Amino acid sequence: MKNKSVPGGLSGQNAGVIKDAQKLVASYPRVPITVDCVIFGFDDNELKVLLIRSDLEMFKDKWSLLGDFAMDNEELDEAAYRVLKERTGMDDVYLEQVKTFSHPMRHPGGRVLTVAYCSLLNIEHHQLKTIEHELHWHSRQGIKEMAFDHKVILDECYAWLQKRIMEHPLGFNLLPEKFSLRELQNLYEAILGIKMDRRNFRKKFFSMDFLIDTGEFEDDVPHRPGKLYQFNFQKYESNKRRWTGIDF
Amino acid sequence: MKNKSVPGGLSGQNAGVIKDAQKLVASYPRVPITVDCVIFGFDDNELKVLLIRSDLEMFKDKWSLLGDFAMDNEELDEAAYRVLKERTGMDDVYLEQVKTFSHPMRHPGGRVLTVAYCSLLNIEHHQLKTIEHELHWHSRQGIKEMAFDHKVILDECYAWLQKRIMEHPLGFNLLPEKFSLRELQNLYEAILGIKMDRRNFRKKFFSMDFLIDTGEFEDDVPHRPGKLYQFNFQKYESNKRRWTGIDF
DNA sequence: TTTATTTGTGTTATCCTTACACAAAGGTAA
DNA sequence: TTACCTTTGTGTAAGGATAACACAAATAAA
Repeated sequence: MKNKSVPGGLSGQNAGVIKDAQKLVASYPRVPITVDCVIFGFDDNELKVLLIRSDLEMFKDKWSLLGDFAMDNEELDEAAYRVLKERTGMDDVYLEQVKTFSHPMRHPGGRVLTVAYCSLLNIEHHQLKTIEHELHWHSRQGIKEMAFDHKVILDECYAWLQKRIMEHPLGFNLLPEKFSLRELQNLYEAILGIKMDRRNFRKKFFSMDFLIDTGEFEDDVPHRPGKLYQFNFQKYESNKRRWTGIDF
Repeated sequence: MKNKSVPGGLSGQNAGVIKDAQKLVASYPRVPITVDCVIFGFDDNELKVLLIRSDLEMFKDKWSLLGDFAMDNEELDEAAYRVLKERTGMDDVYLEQVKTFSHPMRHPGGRVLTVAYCSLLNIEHHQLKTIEHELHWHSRQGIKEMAFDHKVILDECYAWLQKRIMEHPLGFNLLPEKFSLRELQNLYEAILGIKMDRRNFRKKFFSMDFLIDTGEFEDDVPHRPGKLYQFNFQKYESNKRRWTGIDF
């Protein structure tokens, strides 16, 4: 079962030492690599995901994540940013690697390894070219079947987001620059799937000290308008609270 | 300003549909893939990492993580378990995928993508074959330089462990089956790099309800012996506490 | 038998979380 | 213009978790 049988590898000896790294690497099996981006947006008080129709005929009735293969000498983070840029035109989005999926049968054309990225963007900031591949926002809740193993990937990224949004203020990436506290709470409630107490929610966010009061107010609401805030990313970065306590 | 999401079905054209999935995949660039395991152990009140001497001549003075390339049609989790089994003889260890590293220059022999796995094992359970490649436990704190980008990988896995151990009782995988509360606290203190209050630590762990009192006591300690406990993994799994509250 | 070391235990003060109600602002409809 | 509806903005009290802290009992070693 073992590939290398190198007797005695002690520092003084040369037995089994490999001189030609290129040759070594050339002997490895090679696998096609893709990145798949799970692009979340928030609109109409719902968490949305950006999907396209699959290229493949066998998946022609299914929706698919935005992906592409990694080019030669392209780091995967770069590849993910490239996909985002190509599809949405945006390059200032939040992006993070989530997990690598490697089931040998996950792609019908043979083994393809994919690295899933999660990205968050503000829907209002961009008009999609929806004609190409029928690029559309879908309500996360409504998505049932997808091409490949993309439903599994989506679900893992959603779970990742739920967790991450409680530890870091990622949610702000999904909101417009200026937002009301109600919008912020709606976002949290939509992502976590729970209701929260309005007063305690406010208290919590004000006690962290990175909401900037813009002095402006909501417009076009059929009730008392709320104040608009901005998120102070810098202040958050410098003040990150050290956390203690065991959580299980 | 609202982007509409589409309901379930696909409408529209067939342009650009690909029929031959195999041909599509064959056209992708291919990359050699490895898994690298960061194997943590706990001994002598220190967090240890299992390392070998690199195969490559250019790294002959450096230590390296335990890795191997992924075989054809082998899922990466499998590959990681295989590496563990081959190197330590164990197959009942804790193992989790942490992150994928893809910098094009990370391997001197050309592009190699690696998926890092973190694994935790109880040092006492296994006698290593230390001759082969000078397999040895190293104190995490003492490790400075490593082959490839393995120091970066190690540091990321350590950060991952620090975080994970606060959210899930992974630490128990590093301890012998029966352990004293002092040993448990030493483990936490070593991994987190902090001192904890002994009484509060006890209170915390007793209040979670999954320490089984074995009725046995420590032996061969030059002071009052402590009780020995076992961890009830099943009880933990069924009682996982639902967590609330925003943490940043 | 004395000494040194470590175990095992409880209380209080502080902080954080939760639950909960009412007046003021603005829009809408009569 | 007024009455009504909806949503904003605010404080407090109870309960639970965390953090700080000291002393008696058990054992081995001297």
